[in-house]
Amino acid sequence: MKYDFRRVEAKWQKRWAEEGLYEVPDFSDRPHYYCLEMFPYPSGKLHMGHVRNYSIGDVVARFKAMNGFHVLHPMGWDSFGLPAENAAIKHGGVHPADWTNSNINAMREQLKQLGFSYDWRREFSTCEPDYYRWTEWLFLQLFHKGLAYKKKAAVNWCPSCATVLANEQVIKEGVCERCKTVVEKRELAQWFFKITDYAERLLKDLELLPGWPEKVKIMQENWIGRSEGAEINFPVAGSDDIITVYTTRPDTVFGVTYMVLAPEHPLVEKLIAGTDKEKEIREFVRKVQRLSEIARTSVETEKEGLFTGAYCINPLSGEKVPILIANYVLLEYGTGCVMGVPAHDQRDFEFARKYGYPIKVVIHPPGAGLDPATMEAAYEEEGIMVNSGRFDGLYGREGIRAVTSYLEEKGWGRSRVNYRLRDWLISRQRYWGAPIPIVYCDKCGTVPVPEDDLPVLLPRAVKFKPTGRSPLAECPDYVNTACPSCGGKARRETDTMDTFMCSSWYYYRFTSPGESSGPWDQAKTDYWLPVDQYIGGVEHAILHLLYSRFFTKVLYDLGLISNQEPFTNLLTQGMVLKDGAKMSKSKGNVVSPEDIVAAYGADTARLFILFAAPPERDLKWSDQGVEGCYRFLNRVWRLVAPLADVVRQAPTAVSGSLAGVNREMRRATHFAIKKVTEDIGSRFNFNTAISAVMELVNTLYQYREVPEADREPAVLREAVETLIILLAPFVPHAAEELWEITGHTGSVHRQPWPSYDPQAIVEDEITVVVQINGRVRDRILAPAGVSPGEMREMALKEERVQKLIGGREIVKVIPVPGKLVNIVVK
RNA sequence: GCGGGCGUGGCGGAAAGGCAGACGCGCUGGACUUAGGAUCCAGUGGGGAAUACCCGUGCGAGUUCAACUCUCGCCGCCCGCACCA
Repeated sequence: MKYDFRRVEAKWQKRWAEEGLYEVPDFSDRPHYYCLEMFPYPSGKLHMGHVRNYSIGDVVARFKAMNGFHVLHPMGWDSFGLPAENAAIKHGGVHPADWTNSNINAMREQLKQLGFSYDWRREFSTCEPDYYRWTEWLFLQLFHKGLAYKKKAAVNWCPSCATVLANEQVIKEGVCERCKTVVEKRELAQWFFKITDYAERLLKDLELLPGWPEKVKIMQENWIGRSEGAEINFPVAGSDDIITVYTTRPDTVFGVTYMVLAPEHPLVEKLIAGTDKEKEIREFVRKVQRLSEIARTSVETEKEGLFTGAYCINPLSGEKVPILIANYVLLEYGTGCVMGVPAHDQRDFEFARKYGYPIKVVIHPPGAGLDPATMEAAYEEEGIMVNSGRFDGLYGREGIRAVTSYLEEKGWGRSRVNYRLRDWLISRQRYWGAPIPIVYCDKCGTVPVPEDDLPVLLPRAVKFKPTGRSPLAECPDYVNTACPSCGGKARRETDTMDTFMCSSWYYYRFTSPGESSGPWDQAKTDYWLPVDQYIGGVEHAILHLLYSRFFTKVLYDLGLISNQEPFTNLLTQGMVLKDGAKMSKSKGNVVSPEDIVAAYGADTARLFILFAAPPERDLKWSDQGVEGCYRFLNRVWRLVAPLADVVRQAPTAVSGSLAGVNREMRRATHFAIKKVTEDIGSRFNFNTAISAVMELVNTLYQYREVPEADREPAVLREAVETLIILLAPFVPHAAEELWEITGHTGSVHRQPWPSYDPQAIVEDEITVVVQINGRVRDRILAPAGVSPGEMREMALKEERVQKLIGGREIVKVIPVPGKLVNIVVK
């Protein structure tokens, strides 16, 4: 009798759906638990990364449910996005909506075949008007709060995707996060969200997230990039202009020997206009701007600067300081200029040496001096202020504070906290996204679409060409509209929203997916949120997770939700590798989940993926490993199926005291409960949980060989039932079938999780290891409750130990209760 | 350069200062069999005839009765950030 996974998996998937086994009521008296995995973009088919992500989530959801929690475990589709539109361009004819929906249908089918415990009634897709209506609505809330604004700025432009990108979507070496094309800068008017207003809270509230991996928190911290310092005003000599510089080292201000502006700095034009430097400087600015973002910001790029001919005045020292421009100064950071302090900044030091600017020492290391002539590197540590007039003698932070308050007193500057974080650019020059609900009227200006007029529907008939202009702009019926304010002729905004906006609030929608009077029912979000366990790839450490945190804080401030953070616990799963590399079409090392499910079944696929590595680590795919898991399931089947009748007829309670093999069997059963419960419940170590179940199976195989007369039926029954229940979160179909054939009615997934009997796992006898000088030399059997003193006695008495010690002097004996005795001899 | 992670048999991985290698894969042998690429049982870090003994968790020091585990210094691989003023 072979385990027929095709029949069994289909049978239970059908029955679960019919019985609504995974449908979750909105409320319950039981403690609630929201288990969520990052919903997928419907790219076509599931890949192994999805299977891993969702298998992990399913174990957690099922385990929590069996432990008495009321578990929300939903699934949906992050369905706006470029690939749909690119497919339309490439294959002609196919509309993004149709392409997307057919992908969703295929992937939903795959998810169902994998047997995940989703409440499918809550499914939604972000490209449906019912959903994006509320994405638009949320945009309006941000707009009304002054958190959405349009401005002209030098923005990241991906020539391949033919759209702008947010800073977070430009990754290492300055390439597009999606297509890895080198990103360019373009001067465009774009919509932004003021995420910078929330920089401090986004940083500080990371402390509220002990359940997040340290790594992710550090990445967010670095991205936000908080620094403390001061702004200092340097008046331009012979003019009313002022150069405001940001520095983290106001204590070095007396050491400034030049000032550098970013080439794009607005003051540059003014400084050079009509001077003999004009031509030379313009040439230089053009040269710098021609450089790509990568070359521009690479450490390797040679630092180049040019004197503008103008000077400014150091307000503290009164010194006249030359103003230059240089390629390494970024307009976007701080105030777009840098004060050059060669003695105390390595970069400035090298720059000054190259161009011959003086090096002026204003900080001395404690107990030592510095000589500019012989210095080989800048002194960047803290130290004692010198050559700094009234501030001489102040040390480190003290000096910084003194200089800053003096500046404030004189009105020459102020203390300032600076962030690396930039505002979130959300407009995209593409079609397949949520429309930005804004109308431009010649008379009334920028007018938000009234909430009652939402959703602004995406028109279906549109030409898709990656021209760099928004496709909606070519669609007169869409563009031309009446001004909501004056009724006159007006034009709609034709850019759409970044899809990260859709995924920044979807986890609220799952609580009330059909809600039509608002984005969600607040009673339900108050009940379920925050998400107790969120699971997904680390590639979203900054992007999605930072945006979602930002949204949550805005929504909280708007009084729309009651939680300050969206995700209490975060699990970032590792990648699925094959042949030492991430699975990818270009590498040709892709294993298709469909093929695995067809050949071995969903349970085997899930079991392998959970068994092969702990969830946070990368997983190395192994066809033989899959084979092994398949064999294990068959081994379980061959064990349990023939015992089904025995189990069925056995008494449910173990009566009387047990001895010998029966006691051993029961111990193995309860030990497995303990191990699996701890491994899933507190560590997410599914691999070791599964190995514990395998050990229980191995013990059962031995127990099966015991003559029937010597076996205790109740012990066998308990062992088999426990085995099935422990398997249920990992291999839900097989467990359900085994549960049924062993005579149970009702789903195994509705069974309470077993607890172990501490008495049952107590050993009668333990093996005590005897070490001599830390090396294992003997093992002795001792009664379970043996005291350290008795252990010591027993070990020393042992003949073999005596012999090995010989005549040597015993220095020390260390008994470790229940484990070992270490005898130290000389 | 800065920050984080990892380094254990032929392979995936166990071991939360206390018997290194659980569990699985692979391999070897046996049983069953017309057959076995199924199944069951046993063995399996290296050296060694050995249940003796020695060696062994990237390398080198240290702490400890005891170190894969803690500390310090290197080496290698991976990830993130990087002219941030």
